[in-house]
Formats: sequence, structure tokens, C-alpha cells
Amino acid sequence: MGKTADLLPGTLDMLILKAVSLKPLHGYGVLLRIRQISGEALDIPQGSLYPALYRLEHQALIVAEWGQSENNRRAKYYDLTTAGRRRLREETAGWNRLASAIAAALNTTPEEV
Amino acid sequence: MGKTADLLPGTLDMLILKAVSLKPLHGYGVLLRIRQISGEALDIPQGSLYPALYRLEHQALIVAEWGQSENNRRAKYYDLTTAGRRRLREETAGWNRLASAIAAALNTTPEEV
DNA sequence: GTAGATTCCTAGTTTAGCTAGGAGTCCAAC
DNA sequence: GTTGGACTCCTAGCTAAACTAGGAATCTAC
Repeated sequence: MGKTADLLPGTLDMLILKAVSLKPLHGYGVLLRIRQISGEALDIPQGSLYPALYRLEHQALIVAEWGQSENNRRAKYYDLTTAGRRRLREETAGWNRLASAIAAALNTTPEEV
Repeated sequence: MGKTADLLPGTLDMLILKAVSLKPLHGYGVLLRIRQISGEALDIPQGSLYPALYRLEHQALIVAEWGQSENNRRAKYYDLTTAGRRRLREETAGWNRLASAIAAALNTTPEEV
């Protein structure tokens, strides 16, 4: 019911890993980056983002380091680990498989059953 | 970690509505149909399916009627309601929007940021 | 000075999907 | 004739992801 598009559950971790893989980012930057690279279609709530970052860090898929943002505020920068890079590849592959399976299912016409 | 492909969360209801929209089916048949029209890629566990059918029925998106299966066993047949048809259209549109947004995000290259 | 954007965070709720069962029927194979 | 497997229904209970709804501090612009 929200005005902003909901996320497809199960894709948030992948999107975060992807965003960070393009260039290390602080949390808020991940938000903006995902918005940008999705063509403004995806708008992650902060209450989803920060717990997700925590999860990913504790799975050692990303590493955090405190620094300064471009606006001179304190910010926690995240970068991918090797495991994170591998995970991103796996999740992307899984996404492609599932998305085509769903697309195939949705394209089925009654005549084909 | 299961050997069978997991589902993308948030797509099960849509898939069920789609399956039933092709032709009224009993629950177990929905299982088989989704497997079929997804090219054997999606395998819904029964513990996901039956609660989902219950949900959809109680949202009046599908209606149930007891009957006989082709194998002469008792079976509960489901058919779409008008609201169910509308919902299927909405969910399909939402899926298309989100899937292309995610595809766009995943296709972004570091040079483009 | 105050509003809005930037940046971080948590508590608590909801709910979907899963695992792990149970139960009955019918058919084919041995 | 009985056993195994496919068919068909179902529930209880767990987990984990995502959300709502906050709180807080800093910096810039009006």
C-alpha cells in the first residue's frame, strides 16, 4: 500500500552486495545507489537496510570501516570481502534462474496446459 | 541448502493464482502445474502450498469445491474469483516492474556509477 | 533558527515460507 | 497379499526477513 515500490523479498542482500561491489559505500549511500541503479524504482527503507548490513557484516560478506563522508559527516564504509564477491555471483545466478522460471510460468497460456 | 530450488519469496501467491487461472486445479495439481510451467525449476513444498491456498481462499481470491480427481480420489478444486483475476493482474504488473528494476541494477557496471 | 537532508541506529511486530510431521487412498510390483 | 510409491489432504511450530515507528546527531540553506 505504500507509495514507494516494495522490494521483492529475498533480493535485498543481493542488491546491497551489488551496490557495494560497484564502489565501497556507506549505508546511506547504499540506499541512494540502489535507488539510482534501479532507475528510482527501488526505495529501501532504512529499517530494512541497516539490519541487512549488520547481517551481511556478521556473515563476513562485507567489512565496515568508519570514515568521513563527502559531506564531512561520520560514515561507516562497507566493502565486499572475497566471500561477498562469491556470494554476489551465486545470488545473481540464482536470481537469473528463478526469474526466468517465473517469467516462463507467467507467460504460459491456457492453450499450453 | 536444499537440493530443490527455493522460491523467490513474495511470488508464491502470484504463481498459484496463475496456475489456477489456466484451469481450475486441486491443491496437489497446483504443485504439479507450477513445476511444469516453470520448466521443472520451481518445486513448492506442501508446507508452503496449503497454507498459501488457505490464505488466498480467505482473501476471496480463489474459491474451493470438493470433487473427484482424475485418479478417483477426493480432491479440493480451486478456481479464481473476479478479485483473484484482478489480483493476478496486479501482481504480475508489480513483478514485471520489480524484476526489470532488479535486472537494471544487476546490469550496472562500475563505470556507470 | 529552523527545516530538511544526511547519517547512524534499535525495538518490536508481522508474516511468509519452511521443516517435519500425520493420515488416508489407490495402483503396481513382487 | 503386502509393500512401496504416488496421490491428496492437513497442521504445528520455527525461523528469518522485512517492515513500522521511532530516536538522535550534524550540516547547509533559507
